[in-house]
Amino acid sequence: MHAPVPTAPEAPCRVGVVVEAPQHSGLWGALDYLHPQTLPAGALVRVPLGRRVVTGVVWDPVASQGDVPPESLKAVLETFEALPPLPEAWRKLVAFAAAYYQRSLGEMALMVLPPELRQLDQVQLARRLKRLDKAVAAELAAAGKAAPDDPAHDTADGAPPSPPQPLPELSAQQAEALARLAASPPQTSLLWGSTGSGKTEVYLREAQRVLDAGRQVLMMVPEINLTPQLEARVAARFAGRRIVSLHSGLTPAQRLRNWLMALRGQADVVLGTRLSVFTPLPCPGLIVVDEEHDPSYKQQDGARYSARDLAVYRGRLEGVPVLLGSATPSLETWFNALPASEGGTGRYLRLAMPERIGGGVMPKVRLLDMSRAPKPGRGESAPPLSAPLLAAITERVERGEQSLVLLNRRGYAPVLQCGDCGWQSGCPHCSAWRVFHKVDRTLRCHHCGFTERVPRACPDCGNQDIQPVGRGTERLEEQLAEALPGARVGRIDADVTKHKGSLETQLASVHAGDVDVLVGTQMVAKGHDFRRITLVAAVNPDAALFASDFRAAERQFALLLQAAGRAGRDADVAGHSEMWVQTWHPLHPLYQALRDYDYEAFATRQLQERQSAGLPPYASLALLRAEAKTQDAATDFLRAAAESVGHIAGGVTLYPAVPTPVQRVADIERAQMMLESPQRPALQRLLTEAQPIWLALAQQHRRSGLVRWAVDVDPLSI
DNA sequence: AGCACGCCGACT
DNA sequence: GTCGGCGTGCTC
Repeated sequence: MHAPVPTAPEAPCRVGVVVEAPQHSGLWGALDYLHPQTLPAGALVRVPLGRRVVTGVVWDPVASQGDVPPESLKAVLETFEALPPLPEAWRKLVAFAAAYYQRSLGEMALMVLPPELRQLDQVQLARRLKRLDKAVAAELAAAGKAAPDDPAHDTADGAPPSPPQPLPELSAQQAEALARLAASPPQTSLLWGSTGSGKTEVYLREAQRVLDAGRQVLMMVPEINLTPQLEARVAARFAGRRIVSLHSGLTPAQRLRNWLMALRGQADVVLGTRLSVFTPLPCPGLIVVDEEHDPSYKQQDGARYSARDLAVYRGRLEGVPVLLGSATPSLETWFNALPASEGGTGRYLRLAMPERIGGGVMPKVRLLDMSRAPKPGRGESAPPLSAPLLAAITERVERGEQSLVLLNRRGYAPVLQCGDCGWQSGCPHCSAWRVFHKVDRTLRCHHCGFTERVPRACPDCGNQDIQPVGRGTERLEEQLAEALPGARVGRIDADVTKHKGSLETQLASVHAGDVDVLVGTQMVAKGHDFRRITLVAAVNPDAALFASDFRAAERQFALLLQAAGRAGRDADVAGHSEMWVQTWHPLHPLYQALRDYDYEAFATRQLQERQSAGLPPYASLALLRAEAKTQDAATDFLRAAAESVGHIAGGVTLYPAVPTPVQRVADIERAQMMLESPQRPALQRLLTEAQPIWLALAQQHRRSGLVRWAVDVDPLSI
């Protein structure tokens, strides 16, 4: 081995480039390439990788002398001169996310770039940029013509101030929240405001302040469905500012365009779903995470990152305030917003806005004790809704008001059953029932998608009498239409909205008053503003009380409270708005807290339970998941994995490997092992050290049927 | 992950 | 004789 020769001026430099190479490829960090000149960190390049040419990001402008000899290095093929390098903060965020969520740097970095960008070469990208600049210039010219004495500036030295417009008057609590934000240094704040308390107005005022200072705003919402309505509101407020959205619903070209505008400082506001947390911004000034408790912020496949947690990290990294908004904060956030004197960490500023603006009150909660409802007679099936609830809805229909009935289960019935031999509509590929969908007479597996026509007779015994068991939204819609003659019953769930534009159509007909009773899954509880709804009913919410998932109660409370918030948003109907809960356990603390709209009581109790059970936020969790051809192969790998790190597991508890809640999906068996530690760093250290060990181990177990394995850090459910 | 190479069955 | 099945292995 000879000593490295000092780099002569004409000698090519060695640059470290990260490329898309997944974790299990064994390539963790940057690969070395040669290039005549030094390249700035964050520059995009095209490099050869095996037989392919791929896009990569320069990570080490001057790579350290690695173990690969210079003569076997390949050269960088192309650089993207026209594109500014990705900012340092972006690289730090990606590096943190990769390390924290146990993925390779390359996978993380490339995964969060617009897919289209990875396809283009230098020439194609230059063409896109030129077209984009032309479009932006044309827009500015048009704006300049429209407002001649408001000449357009470059965003870099402060964009034109938004035209003055009458702003909505602030409520006292909004004013106070803003005052406290103004008085504190950039940090993470929890804006804890009930539905209708005007959280969005606080976001907008903060955004205004930041935009006026010539900085950019990143606003996140949990679901694509919610972007259009927020985008409309933001656009209306900030006329003259450029607002772009970033989510997976855009066409590849749109997504690239919007991302480029963000990176080049041409966009003032970026509005997006979880993936937008990685948007490179040259001068960010504010990050908003709306409905921060929403589970959609956690990516559920591939790199399982939490966009909310990364937003908090990013805020600290960039010295930018982060606003987490929710009426029902996640317990993690609540714990961090709770002062140390009350048992929390006091890391976040807590801004409370308990009152609805405009004098709106939350609907009165009525807990309907099902154990006291009359039992159906022999041979009769239970009515779709208990008599008093049905009467309350009928009353609304007669008054021309709307009702919302929540049932968190789509389809007609969750399972079909043969009355004779007991056959049930199981999925042949999964350990789950296939759901009966009456609309198209199919049995569908909601896990693997396997779909068949409903059989005419029992496939086992030929009996003609096969019956739906249980009830989903389709059936509830049908039953309600029967029970409420003359009422117009509509439905919104994932089956209705999978056709593009049908959610909008359905929402519009609700707003127009063409629907009296709306049946829906949780998706209707989120964010949509219904003006004329005066009754919300949860038909079957008890399942969550006894779920094995430790977050089930928290999610259910958030969902019911959010659903309640759909009713009575207009002050003139708020007075007689009601939230009905059909339950067998009216005394359950969850419902008691809901009745009083007492999130704090609910959270306090939940925190106590979490503390005594050693669960988040008092402990850190990770799951090691395995997928294999047989359950034995999956558990064998997990056991071996536990054993292989036994010597370094100090401070971390490894629990026995168990089958996942749905054990088999698409003929693949799945198992998982929980890792827990009261000290997050201890868990992180173990996972990082385990990674290469498990990689080698998985290689061995492939022969015995292991198909895939992955680590899920901070899993939502166990 | 791609995308090779590599060694065994039914087709122009 | 080839097309192609997916097992195994590599990518600076």
